[in-house]
Amino acid sequence: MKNNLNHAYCPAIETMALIGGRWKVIILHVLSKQARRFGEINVRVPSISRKVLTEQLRELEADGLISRKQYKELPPRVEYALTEYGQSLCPLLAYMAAWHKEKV
Amino acid sequence: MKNNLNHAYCPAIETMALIGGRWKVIILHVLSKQARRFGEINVRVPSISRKVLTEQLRELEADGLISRKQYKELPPRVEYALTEYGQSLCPLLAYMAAWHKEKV
DNA sequence: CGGGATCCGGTAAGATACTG
DNA sequence: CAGTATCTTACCGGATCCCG
Repeated sequence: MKNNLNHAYCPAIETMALIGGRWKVIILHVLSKQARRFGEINVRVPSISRKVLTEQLRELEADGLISRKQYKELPPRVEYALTEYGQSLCPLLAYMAAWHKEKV
Repeated sequence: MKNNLNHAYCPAIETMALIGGRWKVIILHVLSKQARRFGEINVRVPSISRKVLTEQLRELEADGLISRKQYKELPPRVEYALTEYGQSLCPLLAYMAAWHKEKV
């Protein structure tokens, strides 16, 4: 997400760039409880395709919010977990949840 | 009671549904300072087209976050402002901004 | 099992012209 | 000034097949 906000610089948009993806908040929510394998995330995020899940996970990893640990086994096993950086987002997600709960 | 094992309900995504639009956070940020006319918002969000700005404003209005006040003048004048509901989002936006600032 | 590669359709977004 | 209308383009996401 590019933002050449010469007139109105909005720092919150930087955060949105990290978590604004279509599925990212719910993925982070799933991983906030515990580390999960690819298939486990797939099951817990309804109606997301494997392709899109892969893309979102890659982006989250590139942004340093989650880590990917691959075990050289057969069948393959991959575990995703929040990094410390990603964990620091949890209060923000809780804030968002609380805001919605209070206001609706 | 629904069995939650197979999908994770994440209340934060309800909030994301309101502010997750491509330009919504910036628009809210602009309006958080003061009420603005259409053209003023357009100038402060440089790379947005009038069409898309219109769409985003309509959605924000439909969600009750902003109000639209039209003056029957020539030339026409329309002012957008945060509703009380929209203003209640400001601490969340500040939180998001603070998180990014601290973590980068 | 956890992807990658490819194709394909729907839709969001951009460009432009027009209007009350 | 504050939008519409229309067309075009870009991108997202789904479906399918394949691989280590």
